[in-house]
Amino acid sequence: MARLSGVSVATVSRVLNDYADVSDDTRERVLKVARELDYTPSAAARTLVMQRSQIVGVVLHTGEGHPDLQHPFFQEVLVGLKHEIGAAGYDLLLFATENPGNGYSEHSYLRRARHHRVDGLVVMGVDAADPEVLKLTRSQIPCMAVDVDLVGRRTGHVISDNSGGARLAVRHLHDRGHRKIAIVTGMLSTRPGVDRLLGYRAELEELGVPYRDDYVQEGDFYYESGYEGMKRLLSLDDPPDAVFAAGDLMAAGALRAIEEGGLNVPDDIALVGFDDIQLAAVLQPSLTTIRQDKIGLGAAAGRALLRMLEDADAAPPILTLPVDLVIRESSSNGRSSRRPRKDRAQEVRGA
Amino acid sequence: MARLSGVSVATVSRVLNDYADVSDDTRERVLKVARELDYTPSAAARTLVMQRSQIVGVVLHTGEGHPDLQHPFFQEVLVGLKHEIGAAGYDLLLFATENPGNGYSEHSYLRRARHHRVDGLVVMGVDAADPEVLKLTRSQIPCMAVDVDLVGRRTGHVISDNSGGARLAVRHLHDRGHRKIAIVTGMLSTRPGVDRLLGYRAELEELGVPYRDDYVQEGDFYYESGYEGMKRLLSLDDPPDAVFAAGDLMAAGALRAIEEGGLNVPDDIALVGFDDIQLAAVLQPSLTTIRQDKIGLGAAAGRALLRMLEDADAAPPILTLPVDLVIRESSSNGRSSRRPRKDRAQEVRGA
DNA sequence: TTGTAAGCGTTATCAG
DNA sequence: CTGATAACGCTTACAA
Repeated sequence: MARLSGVSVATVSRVLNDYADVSDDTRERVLKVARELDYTPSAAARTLVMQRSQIVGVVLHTGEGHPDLQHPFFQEVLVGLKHEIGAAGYDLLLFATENPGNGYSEHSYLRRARHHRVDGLVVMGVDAADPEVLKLTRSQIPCMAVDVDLVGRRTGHVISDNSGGARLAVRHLHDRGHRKIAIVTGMLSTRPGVDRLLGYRAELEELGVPYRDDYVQEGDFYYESGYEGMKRLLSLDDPPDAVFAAGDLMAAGALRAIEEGGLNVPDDIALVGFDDIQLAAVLQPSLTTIRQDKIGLGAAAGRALLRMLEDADAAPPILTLPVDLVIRESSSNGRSSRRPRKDRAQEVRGA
Repeated sequence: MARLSGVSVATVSRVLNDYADVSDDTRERVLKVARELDYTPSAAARTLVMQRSQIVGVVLHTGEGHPDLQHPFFQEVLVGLKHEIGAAGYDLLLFATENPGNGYSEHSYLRRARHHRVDGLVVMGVDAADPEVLKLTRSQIPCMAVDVDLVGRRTGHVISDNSGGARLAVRHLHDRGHRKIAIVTGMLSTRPGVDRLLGYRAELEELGVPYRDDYVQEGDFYYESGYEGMKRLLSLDDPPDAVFAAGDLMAAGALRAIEEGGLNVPDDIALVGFDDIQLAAVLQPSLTTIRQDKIGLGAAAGRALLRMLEDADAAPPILTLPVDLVIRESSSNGRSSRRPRKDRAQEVRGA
């Protein structure tokens, strides 16, 4: 150990922790040896005595069914989070094992958190109704959820302005002259799913456009459900001339359904998505969508958590991040359409 | 502590670690109390005494320039890794902080690893030439790289069969009757970038198709470079009738360039990508591509690492995972094209 | 079968 | 300014 360099362990500790009461002389000496040995203190020992780990736990439920981590969303959230808390000297622990410590009992986020003595927690992709999640929100551990509306004495959350975004989308379509505006919703068991539907309804009402039950198709945020939902919309007696898909993946599915039906986007049916995943810009026609600031969500969660860590009395915040309307080709009334898609559509139908 | 339940700390330890020499009676008693207290042993204390942490470190370079984590690739690798090592009772530590312990000196992956006493390391998105990475491969810590060809006494890597995949792509285009096959390469500073180019050349040679310098456009794996590269190819006196883009994102860019040029995919120019990211299936026309088993890469890295952890003499493996050709619309000679794209293209050109 | 005690690498308290 | 020394919560000989 570095303490084999002339001084006591206590002094080494003092030097490495930048305490004032060390002579410049010894300080230099210790630092020199430390550098030569490429020495680093043991996080474990420190955690043990300090009762804090400088580690933030991350719960990222990766279910088998719809592997949530596969959703392009969380990746970016993680980047923002990592950047923010990394700058403050924290590392991220991604809970992976199902039986932390020794598996003498069932899976438990809370127990895992205590096992590693994480200072705080960020959770995403979990089901708000999961009893294990509830145990977490009732615990003492500072906790920030992303995209799930968890609350508790020490837990808050960050979420995008989903209903506001939906309203933006609907208003945009209305501005473009559309009046028959349908929606393919996300999973209605999730907060974003519900809020986007609510925003859709609220904006229709404000615009004085009558709400129609048959214009609401329930999806699950994934491609296939967008495709199916759109098929159903197309088979209506009075199909819509605009569709708000509550997720870009579903919008992509809807797009395919529309084109398979021999119709054209945006000329026959305008389309707006939600999220602005990479896909949106690259699709043809490129997708008008509501951009979520995914990195911002992660960063906000990180900042909020840091604040709670340094001030035990800080109230856990509930943050809503603004979203932006990103106008691309799928809603642009042929204005920026580079090719005469309308002609093609007519021709196809005539064939 | 659970030890306030009648027995000594040693006995508690014995019970929780499933030692044989404990009477059924006391074992029951201890377990009962542990469950009641929702007790979990301290990872820090254990790490300290055992000199192992049951933690695998993850180095995921998230540069500012091209935020690599943003590449849809690593997310899935992480899922595979997490699943594999989680099942073996390990958790993942995502290195985030730039100054672990106390920042008395520069950033160093190795030091961070020792700081947390991680049992092994998985690295991705790093530059193989980075001196810090070299320090890692020269160290004693078991290490598996993903998609970078690192080697060392205790470090190996997992990588897809990039050259084989490129050959598959070229052969497929050749089978379809194409002879003027161009390539937009990835970054030639990376192993996958180079190998895909090498595979392209090797297969051309084997097929007896002469290699042409002007059919090689250097890209960087991202959309824009695919677009630019394709523009250059289109401006050639004798443009290609097929293009292998060494990444799906670049293929998407190429697709846009082709359609902007009034040409049609696949009828005028066939297109094959690489990676099979989510985008590929959703693009219109959907993209023929070489599928990498991203989850498999993560899982293989995890398994290999676990083996190295349990057997200190195990040689660090160098694994090459097979890839698949996924045939979709972008190379299908109109066969499965759902719409008369050819007509449209002609019409546009005539306009 | 169980308890006692040493030691893992730190920080913090208290003398000197 | 610096050095002993007692925790921190565990595992593991060694005793009993």
